[in-house]
Amino acid sequence: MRKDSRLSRMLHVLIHMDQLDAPATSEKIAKMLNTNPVVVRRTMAGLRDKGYVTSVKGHGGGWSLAMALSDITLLDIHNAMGDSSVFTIGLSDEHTSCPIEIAVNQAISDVLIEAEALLLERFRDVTLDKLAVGFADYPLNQQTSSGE
Amino acid sequence: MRKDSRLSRMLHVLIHMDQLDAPATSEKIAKMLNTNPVVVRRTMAGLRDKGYVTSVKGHGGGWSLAMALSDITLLDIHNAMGDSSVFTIGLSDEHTSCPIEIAVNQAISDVLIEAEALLLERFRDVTLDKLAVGFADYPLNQQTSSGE
DNA sequence: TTTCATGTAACTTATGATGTTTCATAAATA
DNA sequence: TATTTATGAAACATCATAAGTTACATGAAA
Ligand code: FES
Ligand code: FES
Repeated sequence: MRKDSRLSRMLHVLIHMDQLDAPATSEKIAKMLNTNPVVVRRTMAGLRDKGYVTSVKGHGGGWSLAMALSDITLLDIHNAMGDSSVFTIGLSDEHTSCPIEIAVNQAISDVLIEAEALLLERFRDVTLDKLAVGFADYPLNQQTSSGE
Repeated sequence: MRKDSRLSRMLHVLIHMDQLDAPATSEKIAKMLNTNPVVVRRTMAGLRDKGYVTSVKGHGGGWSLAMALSDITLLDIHNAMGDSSVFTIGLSDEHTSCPIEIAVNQAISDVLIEAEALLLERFRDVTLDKLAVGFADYPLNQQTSSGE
């Protein structure tokens, strides 16, 4: 089942951005993530809409952090990615009036809801500055010829 | 992100099977799930490998429960589906030596592991007979012309 | 006015689950 | 023994959708 690594990638980007004095362009970020500038814009747009980053057009433009890392949590970024459920597990809906299907789905759903609640609670407890401690001077976009 | 409803579907099937006296054919189950007999065989094969169901070829053959519903848990069936992680969230691996990526992935991973542990624990607490109580006489493969 | 950047829409590609076809194998039945 | 009915398994096709790409408009700085 396909994985969504946007959360991981965006956290990584945001923390590196905190160490820069100039805005990071979509192209620069795209190279860092080994992807495409338009994909970066699409994903960063969600963060901008929530106020975590700002974007500036034109010469010298690009993306900048809009607040301190200590004011942003994993949950904030997770939520900004939109995109509903964190689980690959879904419910059947072939016989929505069958009491067995209903009972089965209810049981699964109960567990998913509880597990997701725990996950979100933990995400809320982690601010991004906690992930950056001790690495203040590590370079953004450390490209290696070996492809790292 | 795509959902995997095999767990829900198989639980539904198993509980209905418990109410039958004869084996259920792949074709019958496929109709119930609005899918293809080969898909059913593929999924049921995982359950057979773990000993929860048996399959019999030829005339009068098909699939049967190999043990009581009270001896099977949601976790058992979940595990029999194989297929690793329950989360749509993945980790980045573009810069595996970057301490920030490492710290980010570690933080996410810690949370996922804890949430998954809770989920598996809850799945282990639910035996299938608990989901069937009170519905003993509900018919398998209740086909409706309206498509239900 | 040229260059550099984001914004956005439309389109293409890649991936993986799901579905399908086909044939081999095995068991009951006539 | 021949026929019917079932699973087993491999090979292939389809579908959904996330990711990637192209193209062009917009806006800001030099
Ligand atoms: S990106 Fe964190 S270092 Fe290359
Ligand atoms: S299947 Fe549970 S009833 Fe049609």
